[in-house]
Amino acid sequence: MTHGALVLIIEDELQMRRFLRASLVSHGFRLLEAGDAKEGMALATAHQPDVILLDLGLPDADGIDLTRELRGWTKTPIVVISARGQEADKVNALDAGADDYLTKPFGVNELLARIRVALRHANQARGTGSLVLEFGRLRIDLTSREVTLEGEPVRLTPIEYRLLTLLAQNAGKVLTHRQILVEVWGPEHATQNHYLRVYMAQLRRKVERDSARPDFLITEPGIGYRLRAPG
Amino acid sequence: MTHGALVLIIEDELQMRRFLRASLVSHGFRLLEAGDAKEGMALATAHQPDVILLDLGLPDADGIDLTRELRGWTKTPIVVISARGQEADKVNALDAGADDYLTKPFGVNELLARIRVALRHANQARGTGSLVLEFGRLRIDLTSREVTLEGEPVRLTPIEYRLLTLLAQNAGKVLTHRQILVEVWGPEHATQNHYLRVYMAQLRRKVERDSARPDFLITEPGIGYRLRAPG
DNA sequence: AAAAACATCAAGAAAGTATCAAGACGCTCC
DNA sequence: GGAGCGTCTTGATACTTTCTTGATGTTTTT
Repeated sequence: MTHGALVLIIEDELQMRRFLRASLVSHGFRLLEAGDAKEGMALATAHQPDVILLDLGLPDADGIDLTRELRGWTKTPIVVISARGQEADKVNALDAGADDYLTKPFGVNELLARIRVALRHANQARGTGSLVLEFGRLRIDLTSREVTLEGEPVRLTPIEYRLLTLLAQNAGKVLTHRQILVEVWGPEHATQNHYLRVYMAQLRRKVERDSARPDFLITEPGIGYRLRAPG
Repeated sequence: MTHGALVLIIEDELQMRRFLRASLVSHGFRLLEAGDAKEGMALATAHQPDVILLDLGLPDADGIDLTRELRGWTKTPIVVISARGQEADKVNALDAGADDYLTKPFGVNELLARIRVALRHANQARGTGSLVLEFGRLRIDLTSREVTLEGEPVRLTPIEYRLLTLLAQNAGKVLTHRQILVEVWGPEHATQNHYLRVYMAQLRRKVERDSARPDFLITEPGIGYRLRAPG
């Protein structure tokens, strides 16, 4: 049951993360790691993990809110890990949509067993929720992984899709070349700016009316790119 | 959703039973009570409760065995309650098929929250809605396990059927290769993409007009497949 | 005006996909 | 217990799509 399942860890404490990583990898899980809520959300949408391990004490956001946000569009099991053992915390997390709640400290075996339970549940039914990002005539449905332009489906390759969703999830904000490259191609390609140019051109050709005067995919010369929400 | 849900309590200690009874009834649950495993099994089969609350320390049988026995024929969520807080006990119970494990003493509110989670899962498992799925000229009757194409019956092998229903129950959404493999072939084949290709080709031959330009079974290169609802 | 950064095109390489078919396997029926 | 049948697994091969890379022209910055 644990064969190669993809687990997303959202945890800021380095020590805890090392512990989780060691435990999970040695039992055949594949891993995604995020140090804060924002990164966690991005990884969840980009990779659709099989389980999410969420620490409630994150630096940039409340874990309960993140739970609710995730539940808005996915039913991926969420196992909460927390130092807070108060009953009220547990109730809040569980009612927000978490599937289990583990109080630190806990044993590896219990954690693994509870992850197995979560995976069992996940196999029963996928969610019907949906999270849709809309920018004028451009529409991105993250659950069905469908992009439409004025209702017409747009066919995107995996890289194009990741690039677009990354920008869309940070709509309005400028992302540096480096940030984008690391997110989409991985840290080992952090300086291959040419990739980015090629794919940005492709995306524009598919998504923009006139790629020389783009509506959405804005170049910030010397910095990076940003997706502009038209008003 | 918790309103009037039927909870089966399997617990021998009278005091604990009173406590559970009071807590649950006052929150609108309906109750079934059993004092031992035998009685519990009988009530479970007779009334099909929505959740089972099971104490591991029963006089006439091991709660873990009872869990396994129940899991043989029902997916009703089982929340284990136990005085034993050892990690090994938890792991055994969870792997035997329990959905949650609470160590005494615990608070009412946490218990209620965990029951709500269990009910949430039960409702999901109960199916994605209707028992007949229709997509243009393709019709899948989940109760009779019958697939028809413009009224004509289509003969599908077990795997083909499982594959088609999985996609149909998630119509519109992209399912990754891994997700499909895990659910159709089991987690140990999660990387055997070739299986998937072979069976997708077979399915298309049986269900599509022109398998080179499929109406329903859409390939998402690099990601997985999706069943598209025409219209 | 020169340099740097950016956009675009297109072709070869790599990765992923479709299909056929033969052998293995398990089942039923005789 | 074996023959026959349908299904599953596996390998070979052709095909399609995507990725990578270099060349070339354009825009922006200095």
